[in-house]
Amino acid sequence: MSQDILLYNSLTRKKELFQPLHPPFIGIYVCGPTVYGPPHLGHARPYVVFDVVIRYFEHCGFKVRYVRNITDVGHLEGDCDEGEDKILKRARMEQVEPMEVVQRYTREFHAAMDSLNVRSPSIEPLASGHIIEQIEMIKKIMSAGLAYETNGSVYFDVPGYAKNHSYGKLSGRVLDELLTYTRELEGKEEKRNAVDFALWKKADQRHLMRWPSPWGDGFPGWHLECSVMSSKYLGEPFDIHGGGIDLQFPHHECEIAQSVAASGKEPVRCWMHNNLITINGRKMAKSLNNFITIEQLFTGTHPLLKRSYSPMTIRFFILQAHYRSTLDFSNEALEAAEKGLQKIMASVKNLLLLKAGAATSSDVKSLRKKCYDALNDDFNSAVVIAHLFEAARISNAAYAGHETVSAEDLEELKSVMNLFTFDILGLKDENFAQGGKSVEQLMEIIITIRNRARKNKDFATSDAVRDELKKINIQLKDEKDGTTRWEMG
RNA sequence: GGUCAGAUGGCCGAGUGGCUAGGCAGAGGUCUGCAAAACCUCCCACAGCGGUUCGAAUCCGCUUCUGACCUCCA
Repeated sequence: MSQDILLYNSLTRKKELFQPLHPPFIGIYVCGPTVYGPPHLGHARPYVVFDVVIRYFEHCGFKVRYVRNITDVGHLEGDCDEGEDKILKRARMEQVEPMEVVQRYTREFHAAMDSLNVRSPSIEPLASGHIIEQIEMIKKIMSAGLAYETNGSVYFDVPGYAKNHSYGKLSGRVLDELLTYTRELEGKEEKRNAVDFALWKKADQRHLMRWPSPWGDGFPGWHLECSVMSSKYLGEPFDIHGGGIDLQFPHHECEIAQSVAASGKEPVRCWMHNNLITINGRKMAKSLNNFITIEQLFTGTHPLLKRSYSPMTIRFFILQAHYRSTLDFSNEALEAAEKGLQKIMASVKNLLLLKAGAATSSDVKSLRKKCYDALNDDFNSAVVIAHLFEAARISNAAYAGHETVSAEDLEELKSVMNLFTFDILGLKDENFAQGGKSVEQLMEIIITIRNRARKNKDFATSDAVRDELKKINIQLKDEKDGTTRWEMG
């Protein structure tokens, strides 16, 4: 199933035909979370987006190696010597070991990803497990003459690198402007230039997360782990590097510089950056303290939440926007997503009950191609969903008797719905999952009794049954033919 | 201050030169004992001002506003 996929490359600022370096294999690296706090809505976006990217690549027949790291070494809070390791800070706050913080939030992150139906990456490397490789990379950069040591810390020489290479090409920075406007921070005396960045930081005596190195005890710099782990598992260069747009500078720019300095090779063919989730017009971020955790969304326990929202509502909400647009959080938007998702799920069930007619009265045949076209155009999941709504409309209209669908087209409709809704967009029917066999049998009994009451015009009883069930999230639907269907949710 | 993105109907959100995006909300109708759901119909927007063009939400210029990045961040 080969497709011509256009991908927007941040490096060239245009859409390019995606061609893997070594077909049918694809190597993709996505920046993972720093595990120093509970995962929030902002984290959900890149991982949901890239989950769909990978599902689609695999559907198209590619063999994907997907690497997504866990940052667990703790980077400095500020760009200065007095900066405190953020994992360490959290650990002190909670009176626990740093490793405990790391493991707890890693587990929370995994649980959140599972609930959102985000599949695990092929490899999930830890920064702390690659200290030796990071030290080796620093040595290479030093022998290339592009890093220097000061007081047990090692810094990357950005102006030196920029003499022969383009520093800023990914993010559109101009070095001279950076040199003029980069904020002056305390502790800069160790650096030759404000734009230089740390490859290795000396650990002071209180610092618990520390490793021995040729320059003394310390810990690796902020950008190094991604360069090291991506090249280790995917080679150099590899196909796609993804992450949030807020990482484009300086993080990804520095990754390029490090790799080029160490190996002389351009590390990445295509850079993909997802845009951010905003709340009241501002980006949702830990640093702005305006985030809603994924757990809070599921339970509705946050002052800004009117109620709880299910995991698939969150996933659908994210996929209803194109990944390069900002996506604004609001209760109204989430409620709309929930309704829309329910509509699609209900139509999938209708499809199973639908009887084929002689001919098809709507355009079913073009749906599949339209969905492929949308995905091939830089993963436009929003447009795919619009087409799924059209499929839902046809399905429901046929169920209501307003349209007919031939046997062949009915199979096509089912196939398209299943493929794009479940396999590629990775949505799940949450309601269906809740009812077991015995629940179905119980419902059958309840419905039979209620219908007996309705037959006797005992509507007080029949309505009471329906209302009570509604309270525990079970919806009864009386059909024209006298049967009653039920749904959870 | 610099760089880069945006500004789409009540809300969310696609769309880069001509053809209905879509969803949610709202109005009317069909169906129903009543509901819910569903279906049908309606609501036809593109920040402002110029320009290019037979034709612009879409291209160009200016203005206003917003955001991201320039410090950790998905």
